[in-house]
Amino acid sequence: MIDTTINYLKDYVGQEVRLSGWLYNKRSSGKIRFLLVRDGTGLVQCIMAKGEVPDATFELSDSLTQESSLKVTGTVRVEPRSPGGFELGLTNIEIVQIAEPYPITKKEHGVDFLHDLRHLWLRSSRQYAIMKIRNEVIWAIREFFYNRGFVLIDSPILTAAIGEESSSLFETEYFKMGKAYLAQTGQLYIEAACMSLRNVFCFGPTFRAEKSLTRRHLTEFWMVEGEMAYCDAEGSMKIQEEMVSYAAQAILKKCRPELEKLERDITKLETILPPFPRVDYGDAVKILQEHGSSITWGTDLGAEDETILSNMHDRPVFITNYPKRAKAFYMKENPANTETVLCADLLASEGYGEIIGGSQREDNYDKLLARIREEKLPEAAYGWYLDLRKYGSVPHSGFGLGIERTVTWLAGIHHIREAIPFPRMITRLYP
RNA sequence: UCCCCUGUAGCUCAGCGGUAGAGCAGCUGACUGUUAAUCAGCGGGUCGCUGGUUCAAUCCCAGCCGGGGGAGCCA
Repeated sequence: MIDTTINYLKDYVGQEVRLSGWLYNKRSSGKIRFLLVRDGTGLVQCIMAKGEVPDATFELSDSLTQESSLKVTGTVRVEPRSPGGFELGLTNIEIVQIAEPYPITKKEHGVDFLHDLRHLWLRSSRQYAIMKIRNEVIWAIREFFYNRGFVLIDSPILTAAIGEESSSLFETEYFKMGKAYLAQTGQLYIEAACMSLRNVFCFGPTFRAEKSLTRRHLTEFWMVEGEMAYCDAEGSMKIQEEMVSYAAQAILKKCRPELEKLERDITKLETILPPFPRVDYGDAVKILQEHGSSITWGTDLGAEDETILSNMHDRPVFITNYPKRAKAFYMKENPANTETVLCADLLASEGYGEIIGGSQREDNYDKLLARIREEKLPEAAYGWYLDLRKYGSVPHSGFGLGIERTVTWLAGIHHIREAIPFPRMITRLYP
């Protein structure tokens, strides 16, 4: 008896093996039973005809409900009519547990219902495919950084009031020290670390209490941030385009079945290769106005603006050098145009919107302090951050990539909530 | 914070001022190659909540609660 898993069936054609898994679906036709079994590595059709197995075994199959856990023994054979190309001619069934009637059926369901059952929804083949793609995207990015000598720096989740915008912080009591806030970014911390280790990154959950109820927002999402000492804005963009391309090519190589399951247009992924086009913000505004957008110089791009620019290219596009007043205090002023900053947002292709925000950081003490005061930020909380500009300040740049937005785009799915195992949104805290 | 849509069987939905309907799922049966199998039969309901109009409200009106989509903002 060989115990194995579905992904290894190709090595056992003609042999008898035992699989352990769950019943995904069941069909019958007179004296024949088809059991569709999943085991976490794939899906296989198992078949049994009355008279070819003991009657007791045959009747056992009729007691199985959807998602019942079981072990099946049988002979592996090549069968094009079976999903995956192999099927198991059953000789025995061992029941682990008969499942209660399963709420998620083979028919359509609404999003509210599926969200309430997210713990079970994850078992469906579509969610399975998305989670596999997410996994490969994350590993590809970690591998990319590791191969280039970047050092992983884990930034704190609990912070004092520091980050982007005070209106969207989650707060909690912190002993006798007042309020603590869930991190919105690890950027300021890895800026400190890059002065020690040169090229660093952090990867962890971040929290935004924004009341954004759209298919592109989560209140808890995972972000990868890179920070590089002695690196300018252009150097940072080079790293970003290579990283994003590396992730796209990795899932092309490793997730073909999953992309097919999701009916992803593969040709749209194959063109994701460096270099990505760079469009200056000022030029973008002109282009958008020619296309009928009401955008004026000085404001951020709207969702429709992003789609227009994105659709003009077959790969992601950088929008560079935004107006200073539309961006965060820590971005370095552009010496060529002091109304703008040295920053770049990366818009994913196919209208999927922004996936990276990045910039060269302000490395001049006086200018940074002036910006903190201009924005009326709590100066005391930024004392240590200002220190970095006192002790061997150097030009440095960094960026943050939203994992779920990237997965949504690469997997070609519609809603960000499917790109994370247990989404946290304004209306979702359970399961 | 703003705009729009929505709430009826376990699920997806239809419906109407006169006490409720389909498909799927479930259960029972038929069928030896099914692919969301098919076919026949059966059971299944506080029509989101509260109030109002009315002889009569699931239906019309108001408020509340829940859900979805979009905008803004961001990753």
